[in-house]
Amino acid sequence: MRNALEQPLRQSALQMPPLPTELWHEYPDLVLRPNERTPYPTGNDTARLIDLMSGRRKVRQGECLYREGESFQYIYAIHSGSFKSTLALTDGCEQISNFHMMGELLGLDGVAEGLHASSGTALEDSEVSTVSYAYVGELCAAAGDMQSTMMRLIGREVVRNYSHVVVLGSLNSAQRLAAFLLNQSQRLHARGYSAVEFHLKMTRGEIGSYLGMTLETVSRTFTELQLQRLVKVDRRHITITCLDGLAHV
Amino acid sequence: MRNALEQPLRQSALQMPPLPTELWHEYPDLVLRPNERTPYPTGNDTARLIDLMSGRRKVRQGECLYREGESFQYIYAIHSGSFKSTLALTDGCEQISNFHMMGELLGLDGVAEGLHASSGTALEDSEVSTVSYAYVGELCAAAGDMQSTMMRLIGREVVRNYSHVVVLGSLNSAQRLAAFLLNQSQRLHARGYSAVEFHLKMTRGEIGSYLGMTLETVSRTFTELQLQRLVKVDRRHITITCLDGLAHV
DNA sequence: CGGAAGATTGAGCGTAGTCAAACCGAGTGG
DNA sequence: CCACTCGGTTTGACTACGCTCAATCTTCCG
Repeated sequence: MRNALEQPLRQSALQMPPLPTELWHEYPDLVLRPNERTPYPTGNDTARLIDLMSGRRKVRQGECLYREGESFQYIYAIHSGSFKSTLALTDGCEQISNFHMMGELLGLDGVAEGLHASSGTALEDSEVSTVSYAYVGELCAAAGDMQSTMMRLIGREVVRNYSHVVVLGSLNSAQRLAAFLLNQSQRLHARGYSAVEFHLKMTRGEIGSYLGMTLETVSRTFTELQLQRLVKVDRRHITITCLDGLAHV
Repeated sequence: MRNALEQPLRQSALQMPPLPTELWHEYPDLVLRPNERTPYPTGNDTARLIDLMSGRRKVRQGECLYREGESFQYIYAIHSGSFKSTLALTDGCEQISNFHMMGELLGLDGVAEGLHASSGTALEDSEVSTVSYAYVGELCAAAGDMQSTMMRLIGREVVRNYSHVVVLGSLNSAQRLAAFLLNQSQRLHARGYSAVEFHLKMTRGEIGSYLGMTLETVSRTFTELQLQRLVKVDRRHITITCLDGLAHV
């Protein structure tokens, strides 16, 4: 049971060359939204992007895919594992701006200036595909719908950040942690994992940096939510016992 | 002197139909970055976008250009005045996610889902140009560099939000307000206004919402910065007396 | 002149930060 | 096999920053 949680459900895809139909599942971000005409436009630009992603790469825990300020060359599609996006602060600390899991893209923050605005670091041993942004640019310049897909992908980053701003700007510590857990739950559920039982890949300190609070407060808030019978917490293993209650903190 | 501050320096542009070279000044966001080959590619897609912007529109203070959840039809280029982007909270309050001033674009948050993720409201009587996103999409689909410009514009929103996350996640109230003032200063300076003396268009409450603190704390922090001789504050009229000191709060 | 909206200031309180100690599990080496 | 270290986590005591509630003041505008 617990083993199943820590293994991707569609791990079979990892053993064979990526096929479009599989990638639709692995990378919901990459393809058209369900309410659009063609659920997956085989043989077109999107398929060519996917072809490009054959350059698999393993990344060890703590390894950096790219650093803040480096020139922007690649987009990374996460096959397995998870990552954090960090911004260096003047005092030497780091601010975590985002967490990314399998099926999500990494590195889009470089589109604006041609330089990465953040660093991308693996939270665990992971596997990614590198996509040359120069080639993506060529595909976009050519006729086709690739450009609208890319714009939507980047636009989605904007929307994601908006909700993070709401969390940081208007919620107290319990609400922040609840929002974080619900967000994790929802994203894992969308990828076929359990929505109520999962394993966090980040430390208390990293959660705190992301949520704008100290690691001690994160820890205290976890036990507080546990006392309210909303979650069970065993180190990084989380069991949500009352989704509704968590949403109404 | 003070009159000059409240009037756009290049106001002449408002009286005549927009010409590309003028718009390069008015909308630094819209065009290519200076280090690129062609500083301004006349007669190409970008020029066609600018032609589209002939649909001027006056917006009264407090008027809404678009509301959260509405379908995304237009991008707005701000000619004069200023705006706020707000997100509705469950408790009926609003969270301000961004302020926008003349020469900036408004409404790009709708690219992701075809729905606006925020509401855009005028902070003062303003003037905007509406740009049909459908037509922008056509231009992007056609061959040309329009798509890369648009992707950069959207990507810039991502980067802007990153620094806001840093402010909300890791700074105390004095640092937040200092960062806010320096940001205003820098953006106004980039548009030809004074970097050290300007007039805020938003209330203390709106600043507080944007910075994740209460209006009382904003007010107290203003007087605190004033006691430290870093700024002179007269209601909404700000004079920065020590830019360096403000940056090192 | 009076009302309304915004801004300032004060007093008291509470949430979350700081500093510190103890705990726990995993890995390492004697 | 046990002792040891080390990174991560939990818990406690104390503090302080910023919030809440409330009163006052200013400016604007009908």
